[in-house]
Amino acid sequence: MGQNRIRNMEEFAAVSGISRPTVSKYFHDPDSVRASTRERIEAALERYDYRPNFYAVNQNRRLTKNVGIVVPYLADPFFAEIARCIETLCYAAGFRPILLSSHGGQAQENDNLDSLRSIRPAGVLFAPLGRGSDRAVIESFAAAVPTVLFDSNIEDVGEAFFGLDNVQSVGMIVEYLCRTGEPPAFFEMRTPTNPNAFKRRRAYVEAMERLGHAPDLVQVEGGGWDFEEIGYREGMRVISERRLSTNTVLCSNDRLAIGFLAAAFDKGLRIGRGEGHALRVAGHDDHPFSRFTCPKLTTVAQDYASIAERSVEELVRLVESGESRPRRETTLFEGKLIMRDSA
Amino acid sequence: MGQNRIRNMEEFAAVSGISRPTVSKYFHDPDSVRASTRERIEAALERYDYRPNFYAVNQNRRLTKNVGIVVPYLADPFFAEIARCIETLCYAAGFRPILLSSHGGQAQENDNLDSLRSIRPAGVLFAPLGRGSDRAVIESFAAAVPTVLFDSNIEDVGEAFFGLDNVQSVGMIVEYLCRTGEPPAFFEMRTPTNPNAFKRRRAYVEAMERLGHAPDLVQVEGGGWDFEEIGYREGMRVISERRLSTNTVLCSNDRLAIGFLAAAFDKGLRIGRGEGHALRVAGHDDHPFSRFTCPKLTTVAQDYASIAERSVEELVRLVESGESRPRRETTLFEGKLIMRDSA
DNA sequence: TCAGGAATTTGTCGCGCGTAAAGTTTTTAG
DNA sequence: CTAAAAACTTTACGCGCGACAAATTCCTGA
Repeated sequence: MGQNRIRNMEEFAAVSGISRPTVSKYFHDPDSVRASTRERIEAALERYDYRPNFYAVNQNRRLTKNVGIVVPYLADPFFAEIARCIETLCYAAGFRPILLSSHGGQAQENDNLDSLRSIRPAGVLFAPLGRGSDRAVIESFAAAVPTVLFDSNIEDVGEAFFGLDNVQSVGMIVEYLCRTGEPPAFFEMRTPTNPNAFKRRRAYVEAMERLGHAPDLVQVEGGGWDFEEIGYREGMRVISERRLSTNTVLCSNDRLAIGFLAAAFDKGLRIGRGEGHALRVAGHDDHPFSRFTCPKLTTVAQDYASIAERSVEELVRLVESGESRPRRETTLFEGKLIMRDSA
Repeated sequence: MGQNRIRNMEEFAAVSGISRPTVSKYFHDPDSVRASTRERIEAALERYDYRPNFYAVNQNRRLTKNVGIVVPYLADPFFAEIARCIETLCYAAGFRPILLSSHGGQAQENDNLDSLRSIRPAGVLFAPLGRGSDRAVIESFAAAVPTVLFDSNIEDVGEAFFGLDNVQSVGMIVEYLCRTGEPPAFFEMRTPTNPNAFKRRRAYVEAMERLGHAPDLVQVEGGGWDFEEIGYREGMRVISERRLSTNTVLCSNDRLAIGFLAAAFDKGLRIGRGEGHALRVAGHDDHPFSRFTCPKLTTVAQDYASIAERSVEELVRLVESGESRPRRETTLFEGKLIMRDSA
């Protein structure tokens, strides 16, 4: 049999009885060749498992079919989940996703962009570290590569942004908490590392003032991305030192809340609403694990699927039209209140 | 100034006053050129930020500097964490890691290997789906690309395997549970999707028999990778239907345990050891979140760091020596009992 | 100071494919 | 049935770099 391996497109074109340029055209877009030609190529493809050399292809293409996906911290299930959605969508759209995590550090984020640039991707879906990002680097990157930001916005960078409307979402849960009990204190890191923290802090303050309450920021120490650990350790401290002037705590994100819940449990505080409960605790993000805390965490759900979908859609449009938007578009999705048992 | 962009190595060699082949040699290994030459190149490098074209480099190199990392499900924090370790180590060893998740499916796993093959990586670190893998595909892949398996072993495939000694780890926690209270039932999925489940089931049965107890397998329904959900839903059912003939439950992995804990909480069962507790629950893996369950989960810790380190070490050795091992090596790491509050 | 080896330069080829132009065949429309 | 359009083939070039051989320059040590 013709079990002699095919070495390159030349040889494959020979055994399929089609010229090399046409075969090349086929691999670029199977629908661009006549049906009869397509069939002959695909017949050959079954007999000899040939695939164009990845490097040779991309060296010469004006534009590759690669898209980069950069998230700030992949070991955070929130980002893992949204990355999974985006990856799948890119794949379905005919692109090859390349997933990179910044591991929570600016150096790695810059490295990631650098790596991506040398790969000449068709476009990039980018969730920056936010406060921890190097704006100059990102700006210069976005100027060279079609970039769509998600999750964390950096003003005027990239072609578009898709993310949560923190003002709406935080406002909503603050309102809910005020309506159903004591106004919440806001539990957060003093110098937060996660992207949306400042927006949420501001949204909390505004919402409280609008409702006629004095904001109560409980700002704890700690850095890095071990939010549960910080929530637990500082939660223990806050409870011990009786720093809470209210029985309701809104955490800046679910991971802090998970840690705080663990601390409350250790301190023997019953969490929940209604009779016999000492404390209400709410979070933010609808983290994949917040359905399994004890008690289940009341929180605000981000619409993962929509954010992923619209981001990819926009990038694909951008890449395929070849032109950038006339005006940068910012799309904010509303959060959804997820009432569970903790508040 | 010479702000005119450098287009290729030729031009860069010109502005740095060094010949192109020597520049090429420098990029391949900076220490392979004379110090004075290195300095001149690096001086030029600061003035003109040139980088060799990724695709052109890899097209011609016998061996690329890319290594693939494939995990079964990246949205599982366990794999996210170990992937993070491995990524960092590869990076430090001078390789470019390419992280791929199989998203829990065989088709995606095969696709991933296919993608990797077309990238001609120097080597691959691969945690297969296990039972869900397509052995033929993986075998043929490992025959073509230096492959080190981790987490989940497939007999006789790849150059080496690094993972947990399930017999030891499960034996240890079974022994601990028996010594300190009633012998445990084993809570697991009837047809598990996660890789090490069968080994753990067998290890449990063996340990129980060795200790003179009748094994008690609580096998619940459910598929996919939503282990917490399954643990919760089936935990509710098991508790409601009083299917437990003991007050001690060992879960096949921490994620199931997290779900089970949530169910027990909902049912008003106090989890923990000693007076006033209705049930002891233990897990397995020391999942990143098991420190923050209520109560904190007693479990067996896998030595993430060592598994990652040794796997990468072995792959680097393999790649740099250019030869495959005379004999496939299987290295099992001992689990460590992590005593917390749940059992 | 000089030999000899190491480092470098020069020149040249090849990798596998994209791409373009010009000529040929096939298909489609009138 | 014919002419135009579409698809294909042939031919040829270029991408940016790795790899190699031969010639040259540099550095080391006695």
